[in-house]
Formats: sequence, structure tokens, C-alpha cells
Amino acid sequence: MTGKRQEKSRAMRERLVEAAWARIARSGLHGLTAREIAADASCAVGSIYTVFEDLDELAIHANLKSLELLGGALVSASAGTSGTEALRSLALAYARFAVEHRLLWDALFDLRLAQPTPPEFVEANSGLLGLIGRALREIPVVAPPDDLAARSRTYFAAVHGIVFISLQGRFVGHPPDNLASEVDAFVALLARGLESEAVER
Amino acid sequence: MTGKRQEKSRAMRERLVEAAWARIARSGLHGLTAREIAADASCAVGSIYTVFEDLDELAIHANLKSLELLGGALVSASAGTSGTEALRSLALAYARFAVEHRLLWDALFDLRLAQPTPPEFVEANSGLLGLIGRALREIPVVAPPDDLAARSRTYFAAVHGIVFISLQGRFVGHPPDNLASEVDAFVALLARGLESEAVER
DNA sequence: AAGAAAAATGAACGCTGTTCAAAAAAGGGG
DNA sequence: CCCCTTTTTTGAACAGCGTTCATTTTTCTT
Repeated sequence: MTGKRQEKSRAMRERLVEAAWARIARSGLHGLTAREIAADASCAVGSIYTVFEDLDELAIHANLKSLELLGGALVSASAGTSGTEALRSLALAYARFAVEHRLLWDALFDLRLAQPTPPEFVEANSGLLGLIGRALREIPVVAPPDDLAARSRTYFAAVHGIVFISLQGRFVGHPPDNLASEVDAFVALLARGLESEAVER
Repeated sequence: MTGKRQEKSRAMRERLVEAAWARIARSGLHGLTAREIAADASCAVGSIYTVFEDLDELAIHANLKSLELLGGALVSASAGTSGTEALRSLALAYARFAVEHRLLWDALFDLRLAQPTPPEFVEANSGLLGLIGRALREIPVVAPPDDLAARSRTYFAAVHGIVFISLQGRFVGHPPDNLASEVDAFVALLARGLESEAVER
């Protein structure tokens, strides 16, 4: 039998990521402790550090798992739609994901990294922004030479902020129940603004 | 001499908040350790817990200090402006504050509380949203019976998200240098949308 | 089957927030 | 002004954290 070493270490890697992800989903990023993860993954605490640089790197990989889940939700939500309708579907699906997987979603943004963001993460994010870009391209005003990527990021950021502040619950105003309609109205407003831009040109 | 006890404890309270605030400004919320704060404020670690419930409560009061600073910046930025111009000034001032006091601003949103947000904090936030409300009221479409507070929060949240994602730097797109123009363009788009709403009515 | 190489282990280290018996300071009465 | 009571301040001690590394166990090669 050859390559037994690689295989075992990769299996442990996966177990660790799975355990970390499950624990974030249950207790949030704060509930991520080396000893508990190790217990969940049936290995020693020290083993974590033979496979990952530190707990942050493990958390990043757990977040990548969440990002994949989010990506799936966005893709299926926007399937068969286009233009402003696609924008609305994407925004609503994003809000729904945040509500339904609250702790996983929180962890995506709570994690502050000492080191620069790893390329896998940037790529995953770009993929999701690409969905917005596709929708924007179908709206006349937003086309080359406009920077589609920049606009996508801005509009995503705006919706993200609305979801974030709403779920944070530190401000008076909409309770989270109304989040969907809040987001919907906002995207509609955005679309109006874009149409108005188109008319003027 | 009477009331020497109260006075001393209040003085220590202020020293602690000041020390915590300064340390957040220098090293972020992560750099907030009980022992270092105590050293800065010239008292024992245990004293912190005679005055505050825990470190979180101390951090809240440090954040209140930051919120006052932000409030001042927003008030002076929007002074003498109205309507959409006021909205632009407010958004730009908000972005500038985030950049110039990055760690203080991060701490405002990094702090996740186990307990419900204390009323002082909610009040301070409401005060700042009121500035947006004043500006919105001067835009015809946004008037009673619209819920001004709800709209204020939504638009603030959108701008906040843009600043947040931009400074986070985890996405491709605008570098933070362009944050001001990104925010400016976005507020302009928002204003267009609002005007378009007005026309339709 | 034996020796060499690699990987997994978990006790130990230095740090954290928080507590609480002891010490210090402040107020009141003779 | 001094003594006694009450209140406040103190910092060593505690439990738990992420991380390390000498030791043990497992895997590979000969």
C-alpha cells in the first residue's frame, strides 16, 4: 500500500474542516476551540497544527465551505432570471441565506485575518460577484466601458450592509422579519436609479 | 470632605474608558487586554470589575466615545447643506471617518454583545440616523406617511456596507483610495432613484 | 524483520478574562 | 484626633485559551 500517509492526512484535514464548519454553524466563530474541534475530528490538538498554520487558516477553510453553500443558493435563485429581476432574486437569496445560516454568515465577516486574504477566498468571492455582473450586463446603462466588476461589488456591498445592519439589531427600525421587503424595496430603488441613468444618456 | 468615594470611582471609570478607547485606536479591539488597560489607567485589574460588569461593557463605553466623535464629524459635514447634498456630505464624512479612524470604526461593529444593546448605544445611533432623516425629509418623495426612520436606516446601512466591503479588502475591485468616489456615485444613484419615485407619484 | 523516516500525540507554556480573600482607604462618633 | 465600621481597591489564584515540541506511534524502505 502506497501513499497511505498522504491519504490519512488529507482525511484528517477534511474531518477538521467539517468539524470546524459544524461547530461554527452551531456556536459561531467564538465557539471554535482547538480542543473541541480536535475531539470532534478524533485527533489530538497538536494535529491541527500539522495540517493548518493556525486556527485562522482552519476557519478560512470552513468559511470556504459556507461560501460554496451560499454560491449554490445564489445560483439556483437567479436561474432563469435576468436583468433587474435577477438582481432582486440574488439580493433576496442573499438575505435569506444570512437569516437561515446566521452563524455561518456572521463568521464570513467576523473573521479578521492578520495575513492577506488567501487567493482561494478571493476567487470564491469573485465568482459570486460574477453572478451580479451577469445581471447588470443585461441592464442597458451598465455596460462597457463601465467597470462591471466595480459596480457589482458596490451593489453587493450595499445589500450586504442592509442585511448586516438589520440582523445586527442595534438600531431601531425594521425588525428582521421585514428584511425581505426592505431589501426588495431597496433593489427596486437601485433599479430605478439605473434606469434614470439610462434615460439621461 | 464628602463624596470622595463617588468622585474617585467616577474618575477611575473615566480613566478606564479613556485608556480602553486609546488602546482600541492604537491596536484595535483585539488589543484590548484587562491587564494593559489597568496599567494605562493606573489601577489593578480587579478594579475594572468593580466599575464595569466585564470588558465588553468597557468596550461599549469606549465605542460610545467613538460614536460621539463620529457624530461631531457628521454634524459639521452636513452643516449648511440640505436634501441630496446633505446625503452626499453625510455619506462622504462617514467614509472619511472610517478611513481616518479605522480601528475605532472597526470596533464599533466588531463588538458582538452577548446581552441586548444598552439603551445609551441605541440612542446614540438614533441620533446619527436622525441626521439622515432630516436630509431625507427635504426630498419630496420621502415624506410622511413614509417611515423616515426606516428609510434612514436602510440608506445608512447601504453606505455602511460599501465602506465596510471596501475597507475589508477581501474583494477585488475598487481600492480604498477610490472609496470616496465610489460612495459619491452610489449616493447620486440613490438620489436618482428617489427622484424617479417622486416623478411617478 | 529491522532500521530509518515521517507523522500524531498530549503535557506544558504563556497568555487571556474573571474572581475573591485580604489589604487599604474613607466615613462617622466620642 | 483617634478608633471602629463600612466601603472600595487590590493582585494572586483559577480555569480556559491557542500554540509548541520532545516523545511515542505509525508508515515506508531495504
